This record gives sequence, structure tokens and C-alpha cells, in this order.
Amino acid sequence: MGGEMLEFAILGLLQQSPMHGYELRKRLAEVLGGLRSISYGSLYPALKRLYAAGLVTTDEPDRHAPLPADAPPLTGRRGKVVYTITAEGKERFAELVSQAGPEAYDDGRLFGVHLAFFRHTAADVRLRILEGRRRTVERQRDGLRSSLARTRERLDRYTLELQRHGLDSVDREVRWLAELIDKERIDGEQSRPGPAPGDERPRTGDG
Amino acid sequence: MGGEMLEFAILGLLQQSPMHGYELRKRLAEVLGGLRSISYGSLYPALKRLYAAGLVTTDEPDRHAPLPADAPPLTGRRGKVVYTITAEGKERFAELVSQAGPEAYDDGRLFGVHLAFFRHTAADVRLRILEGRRRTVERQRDGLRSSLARTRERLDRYTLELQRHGLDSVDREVRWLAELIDKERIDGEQSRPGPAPGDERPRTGDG
DNA sequence: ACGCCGATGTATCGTCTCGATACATCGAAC
DNA sequence: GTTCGATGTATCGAGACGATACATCGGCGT
Repeated sequence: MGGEMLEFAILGLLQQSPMHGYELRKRLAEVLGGLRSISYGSLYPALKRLYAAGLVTTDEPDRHAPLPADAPPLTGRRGKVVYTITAEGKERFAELVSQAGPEAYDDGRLFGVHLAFFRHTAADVRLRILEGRRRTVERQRDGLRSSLARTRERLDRYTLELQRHGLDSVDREVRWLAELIDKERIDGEQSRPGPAPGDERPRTGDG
Repeated sequence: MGGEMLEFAILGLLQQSPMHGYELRKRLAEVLGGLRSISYGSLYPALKRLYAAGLVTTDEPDRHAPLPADAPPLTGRRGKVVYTITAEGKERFAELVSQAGPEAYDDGRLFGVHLAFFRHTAADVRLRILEGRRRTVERQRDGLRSSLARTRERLDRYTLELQRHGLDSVDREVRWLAELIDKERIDGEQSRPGPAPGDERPRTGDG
């Protein structure tokens, strides 16, 4: 578990169009927020797992079949391999995209992937994920804040600076999420017939 | 390499006083900036490596000695184990603390550890690390910026938001580093005999 | 025509990290 | 005197990463 994130992202990209590994990697970097890029040492094993699980196929289907034992470790002829998502892969993606619980937002990376494929996500699920993520990050912020308060005297200037900067980042993230949630709510109200705009009961959050 | 980071942090903490794993872990979380904490699955293997390399010792030295083969996997009596840094460990720490090249700042985590132990670092090395880190993060920022410019049309709203937030964070980090560098320079000028205190040229205020 | 080179492209290896899990010890509450 | 939560040590399997090797292709100089 938790190692779903790469699989999820790959399925999401292949959903849009078939691709080979090299391009997948570039697109993955964009999708993951522009910073962190995925290494081949992660990507190819992930593709192999997806193939084994029947969620993607290749041009040349015997490529990933088990080798006849003693053959030299596959030296010689290696060309492009185009990966395509299968029907099962699409099902799995639909399943992942509709998760709205803690597994969707507690891990920041996985949350990022969900966000990257939000256009495949139902509006109410989007909102629940965003709100869940906000709660998670708020909790982190509060923990960091009280830790900073507790250790203010004990730690040296540089460590304090590090913590201050970290707290600032987390704080910014909360505000960013709040903005996203606002926008999402506005969109929702515009497109939905809705429960009458004067009828605003104080929302029993969660269920 | 790059897996030095945990070793470095452990040596730094044990330099201050002997400790057992549980406390080490809590301190590690503080030192690493308050967010990310180290798991036991990382910590104990790291301690084992340090022990094997002769950089730390324990109360009970035969604890990490190779087992007599068929013995049950060390069930039964397990108590506190206090780890102490050795002379070689101190040497190694001094060596790590004096590194001022890219290996000290290209990786953000490792940079964080350097920062956490800056009080053991020479002033000129401190400045070089901070400036190197700034350059690295500036390069990241520029890459992200141009990537954002290139893909503005092609990507959807949510991915764009993710990238925008990422860019904002990196930007903030650059400014934070610039502040740290300024403070560091001021400290340097105050404590050093320096190039004559009446010689104050009008300060080019930086970028 | 030929070789070379940098971009494209696939793949594996060793090392490390993580989350989950199990197990042990102790003090205080009941 | 026993249950319980904090303290504490330890391992395992899955997976991620950096480094490295190897293969293919298009263009460019000569």
C-alpha cells in the first residue's frame, strides 16, 4: 500500500494516450508538480508490475514474459515499447479516482496525483479530497507550531530557522488549499441547480 | 551515496550526548525540520551500519555481533541500548561538517542536516553552503518557471495550480536562504577584524 | 560514404527507506 | 495484581533511487 502513487499516475497518463517509458517519465515530472522526477529505476519496475497485473499491454507482448532461465540477461535488440492501458486498467483507474477517504489525501504525493487527474473526478469527491487534505495539513501545521513553541529555548538558531521555514511552507499550503476549495465551491454552485442559495444550513461536514 | 544523510544526523546528535534509539528518533524529527520523521526501519539499520563501521559503540558491545547461526532470531530480553560516538565517529563527523561542495547542498535533506549542525561548522563553510544551496534552488525555480511558461496552454487548471504552488514554495525558499545569507554576512563582519569598520561602502543591497 | 555524437530509449543492480508488525519493559491507575 | 499506554528494540517485504550499461537514430562534418 501507499506504493500506489506511481501506478495511479501511470494509468492516468496512459488513459489519455499510449506512450513509451521515456515520454511517460517526462510527463510524470510535469504531473507530479514540476519538481521531483521519477527515476527509471522506479518507472520500469512499476510498468512491469502493471503489465503483470494486466492493467497495461505492450506492442510486443512477449517482452515481459519470464525468460527461458539461462538466457543472457536480455542483451541485444531493445527498441521502443509502447504501453497501452487495458480495460482492467481503466476500471482500476476509475476506482482510484473515486476514492475520497484518507488514503486519497493523507500522503501528499498521492494527493498530488489525485489533483493532477481531478478532471476525471466527480465534483463532490473533489471537494471531499480537498477538505480532507486541508484538515491533514492543518494538523501538521498545528503539530509543528506547538513543537516550535515547546523547543524555542532548547534549540539553536539554525534549527529554529529550519522549523520556522517549514511552518511557513505548511501555512502557505493550507491557504492554497483554502483557495482551491473556494473556487471549487463557486463552480459547484454555478453548475448545480442546488438546494436554493438562501437555504444555507451549517453543513454537517463528513458522513 | 547520498545515503549519508541519516548517518550524518545520528553522528551529530550523538556528538552532543549518548542516546538510545527511541530518543534519537524524536530528536531526529526536530532536527530534520519538524515535519518528516525517520522510521525505525531506517534508524536501526543505520545504527547497525555505524556500529559495523566503528563510528558508534553500545553499552553491551556483543549486541550487534554476528549470531551463532541457528539461534532463534533474537527473541527474549531486549532492553535499552545506549549508543555513544567513538573517536573515529567524531573524525567522520568533522569531515562531513567541513564539506562545502555540491554534495553538501544539492540534496535538500542533506542540506537540512548541515544547517542543523551549523554551530559545528566554520563560518566560511557555512556561507559557501548557503550560497551553493541558493544557487541550486534558484536553478530549480528557473526550471519550474520556464516549464510552467511552456506548458501553460497544454495542461489543465489543477495541474497548473500544483505547479504554481510549487513555484511559489521554491521562490519562498530562495528568499529564506537570502535572508540567512544576509544574517551570516553581518555576523561575519561583526566578529572578524575585517577590512576596517570605517570603510563602509554603500552596500549593493544584493539582488 | 563514413564515423561520431548527442538525444532518445530500455533495462538492471545494489543500497537504502518506509510502513507494518511483533515483541519487551515499565510505571501508574484501578 | 492486572490491564494499559508510553517507552523501547527489532525485522520484513515492497518499493524508490542513483548509477550504470547498453541500444537506436538522426544529423553533421569531412
